[in-house]
Amino acid sequence: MPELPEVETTLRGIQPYLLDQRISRINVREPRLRWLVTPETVKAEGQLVKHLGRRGKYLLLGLDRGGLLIHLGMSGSLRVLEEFTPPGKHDHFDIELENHCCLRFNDPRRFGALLWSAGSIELHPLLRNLGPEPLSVEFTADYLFKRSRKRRLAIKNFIMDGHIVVGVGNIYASEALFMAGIHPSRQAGRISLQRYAGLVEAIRDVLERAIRQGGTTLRDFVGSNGAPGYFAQELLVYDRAGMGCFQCNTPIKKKVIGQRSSYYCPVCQR
DNA sequence: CGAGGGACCTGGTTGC
DNA sequence: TGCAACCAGGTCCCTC
Repeated sequence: MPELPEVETTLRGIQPYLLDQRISRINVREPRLRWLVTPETVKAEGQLVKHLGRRGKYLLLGLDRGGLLIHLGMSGSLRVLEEFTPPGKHDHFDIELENHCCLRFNDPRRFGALLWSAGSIELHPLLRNLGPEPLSVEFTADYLFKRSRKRRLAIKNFIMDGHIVVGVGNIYASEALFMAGIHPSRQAGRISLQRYAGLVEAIRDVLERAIRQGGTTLRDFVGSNGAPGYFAQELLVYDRAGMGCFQCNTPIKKKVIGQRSSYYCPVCQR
């Protein structure tokens, strides 16, 4: 579920309940996530949440001293509970606040993460070598063009590499490449500056639209209903194998690239 | 250095 | 109906 738009929507949803609130307790029921949740995490208890942010698909909680980093992995989600609710299956940890709200993390596949950082959370080693945010001014055609020279890997793998640009997941990689008319298997180093300009625009556009959508379908982070889904997307190629291309009606193809399913129109994308 | 593949997990769907 | 195989929105890390 969580691609960048969903993480951004999660951030906006939980922010009002956490900002400037004090953490009373962190209750870890299942520490075996992507990385073991260490006992050090209790150091966050008693601290004020001074800042919330996002870097790629990582959620950042800046505290008085140190901070917490949360990743939703493939199947994670967060929601805010305003009153006591018994934990269900895969509810791996709670961040309880003095305002009696509780941020609850659910993740069936346990690819998510909760990491403590003694220093400033923005300086966490996992964030150090990440590429620019796709919605920032640093993400330009020039940048992609320069980074891609001599690179022979498929463009789809290139834009999904977080060291190149963060937050472009499997769904939106397919979507953006369709919008830009670029075949997902094309070598990154064999794409012109001009075509990269179209790709940058497509990535921005699809992510911005999805954030707007996420804002409507993921609005409710509070309450017992929880578990928001975001399926109201209008996807142009993703998961549409065999169905007609919206531009030329040719059947959409599915191909595994870099061990991930990729969808494209063999006519519109070159 | 770049490229490729395995690893970490559970659960839903598909096919025999 | 039962069960195995396969697939799923991420990304780190090891090997070649």
